[in-house]
Amino acid sequence: MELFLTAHPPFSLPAVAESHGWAALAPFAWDEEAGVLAYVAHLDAGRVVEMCVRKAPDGVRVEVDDDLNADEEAQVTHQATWMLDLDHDLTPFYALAREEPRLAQVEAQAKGRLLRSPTLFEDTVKTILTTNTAWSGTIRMASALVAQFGDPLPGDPARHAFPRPERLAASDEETLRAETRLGYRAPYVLGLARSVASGDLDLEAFKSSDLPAGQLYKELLAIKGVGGYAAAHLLMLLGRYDFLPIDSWAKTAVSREWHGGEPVGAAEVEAAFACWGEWKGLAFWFWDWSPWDEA
DNA sequence: GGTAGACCTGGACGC
DNA sequence: GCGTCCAGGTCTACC
Repeated sequence: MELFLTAHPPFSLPAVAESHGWAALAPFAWDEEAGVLAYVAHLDAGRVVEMCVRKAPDGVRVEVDDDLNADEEAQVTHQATWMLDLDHDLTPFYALAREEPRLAQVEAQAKGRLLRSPTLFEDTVKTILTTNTAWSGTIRMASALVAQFGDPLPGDPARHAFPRPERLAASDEETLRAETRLGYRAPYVLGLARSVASGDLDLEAFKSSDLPAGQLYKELLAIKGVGGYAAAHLLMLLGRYDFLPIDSWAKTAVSREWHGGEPVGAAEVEAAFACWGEWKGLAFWFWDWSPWDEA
């Protein structure tokens, strides 16, 4: 079956899919040439389906590989809307971006939305998998987690959904390390899964929280394995841009842009984007660093 | 509050 | 093919 979902303009499916690396992490698959974003999704009743998202005149067309009842249709609509951030109005950010040459193209290119997973649990696990490793390692670990612990897609059992917290919680550190090569991250992912599965940690409530960004940041930092970079990245996925995800690349980029290549720390990265206030995360993320690529 | 060292893996490199 | 070194954030212990 198929659903048509409208997006707050401007909207570009490729801009969302390529907003950061998430589309390369299982169970996402992004076919750039065909313009199709696929995702193997869990529905509440435990059913696993594949969504294929394509552009449509006012938003997207979502194809699901099977019939859905009314409740499941609502779930797919809700998941796709969240994942693609369809409802987000970025008008205030675009108004500021027009005044900055390095951000002048974001509105025309409909940049600003960040692709996210249906659950904050999945995004938190994936964010932990981005830390202290190369991107190839993140892809490998996410693929292994999905393949080893995710429920299979009925029509194509070689593909799997992202593991549910309960499934990971029932595992143990030794198995996780052996089967997914998470290394020292295994106890972090296991602890997170157990906290969520037991109900001790309601990560999904963060999506609609009215708490100030600073308080949410502190709560994310309380998760073992989530430090300053990861918490800021997760806040960005929650639509809060008050903190910068400062990693080694960010320091290098700011060093080249404003400090003549001299080594800089987190303070210099913060200072470079402080003037963007509540939009600093987006300004940093979509800043046009391309002049340095050509150098 | 700031800092040093450990954590773990895969890739690059030299032999 | 093997061994060594390095990069990448976070945690813990210590000052």
